[in-house]
Amino acid sequence: MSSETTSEGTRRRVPLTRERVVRAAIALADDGGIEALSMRRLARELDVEAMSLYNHVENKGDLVDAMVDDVVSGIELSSDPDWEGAIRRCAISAYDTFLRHPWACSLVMAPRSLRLEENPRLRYMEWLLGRLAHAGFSPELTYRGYHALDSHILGFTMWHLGHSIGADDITGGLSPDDFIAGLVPRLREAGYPQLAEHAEQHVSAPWRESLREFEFGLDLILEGLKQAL
Amino acid sequence: MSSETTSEGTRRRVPLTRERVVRAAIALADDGGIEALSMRRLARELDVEAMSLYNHVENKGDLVDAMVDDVVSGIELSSDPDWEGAIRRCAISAYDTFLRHPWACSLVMAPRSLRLEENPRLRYMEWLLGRLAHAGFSPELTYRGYHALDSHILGFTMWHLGHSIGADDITGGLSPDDFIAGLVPRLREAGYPQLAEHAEQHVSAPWRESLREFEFGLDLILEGLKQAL
DNA sequence: GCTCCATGCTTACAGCGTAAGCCTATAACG
DNA sequence: CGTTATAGGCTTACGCTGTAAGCATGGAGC
Repeated sequence: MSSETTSEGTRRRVPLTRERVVRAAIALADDGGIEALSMRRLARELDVEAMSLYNHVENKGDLVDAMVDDVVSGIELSSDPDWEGAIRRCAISAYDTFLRHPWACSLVMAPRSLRLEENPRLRYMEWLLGRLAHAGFSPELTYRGYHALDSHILGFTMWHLGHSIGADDITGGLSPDDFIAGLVPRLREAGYPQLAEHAEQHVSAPWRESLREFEFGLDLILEGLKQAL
Repeated sequence: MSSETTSEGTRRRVPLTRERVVRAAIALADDGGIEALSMRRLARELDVEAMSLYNHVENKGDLVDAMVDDVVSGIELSSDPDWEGAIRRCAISAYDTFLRHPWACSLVMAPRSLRLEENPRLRYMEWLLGRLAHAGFSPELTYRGYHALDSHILGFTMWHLGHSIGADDITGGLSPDDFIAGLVPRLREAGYPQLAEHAEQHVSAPWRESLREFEFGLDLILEGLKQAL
């Protein structure tokens, strides 16, 4: 609640700021997905009218850009002299970050506006390219390596997010594991025996299995790069 | 144009069908992106009122599901006895398919509804799992291999789509190459020398370079799987 | 010829992003 | 202090969205 009533009945407002707006928008998107974010809903959350937001944000696109920047700026760009370890840490940090903000990954992959001014996404790209080039990779290998790494980081994360079923409107309130367990017999009788077994394996797989799969692919790329060096 | 005027001034309508609706929707999304698809716009395209579409489609979600099914059903599920070649062909076919329908990839990765009835996405999953299991992989390797392959196919494709700049509203009508070439000096003066060089390499890279990068990652996974077999 | 119903059309509602303009509390300044 | 400028709220309004509800009609089956 952003307003309070004083003894005289007047209101003392917590002033709206760009940062408050962006933070509230991120919170809204974190639980409810990006499609739950509307200017009117966000305004209601901040106890304000929709058009007031436009004093702090150019338009919705600008707001979303700011949200993405805030999330991406949390990705660790280590200065560890060991390039491989630094890149590994960065990749895992990005993976973790996007799992915490599932709406952000697709916006990073497919930005709807090109922004050349200082911003965390460009900083991240520059950092990764710089680490490769400075590690001694040729321009060609730097080019290929960057593509392989960035596509794996964002691609795998996006893939994992797409397959994770956190939304209650799908699971009907059940835990993901219970939900999948209930799916298995239905898949089998629908004529998808392989899929049914696969789903069964998902239930019995240890927690955070997916991080290991992320690292598996990551190390494959890093190993290939090291050999080429 | 779906209506014509006879000599008496009455109209002979080409009857609306689910297939016509879905095909028109795909065409609309193909040029203009999925956000250009609205029921009203689609109706206008078919020379009909928006609500008439609902005689052939339950709601917009149902329409989008049908669009995705149509696209995914075009992916080749080869019965080549050589499992590696078959999977390779399938992966490249999927990559090509999604490049032709850029809006479809993210919908396949992050479906907004769970559909257990017969549908092409499940058929594809079952096929891939079946090919691996039948090739002699253990349940564990089948599980891992499926994840590695599917995440690379969808993840890399999505990543590539996100970075491809076909939209005129970004390039301002320039060809992608000319646009990127114009970007290079701006990146350099904005303090991103590595990015500038990377962009330069993009311009001089041969056409369809990205397919080779897709295959590079794909073969890396297939090679790793073969060794584990 | 009569009935039924599939498939079209019309109207209406709530929600969306945001342009334009108004209102007021505070800051800046003579 | 009074005056004025401005920042940052609020209100109204427009054209867009998906779609619920109900009406109209043309052709099929009896």
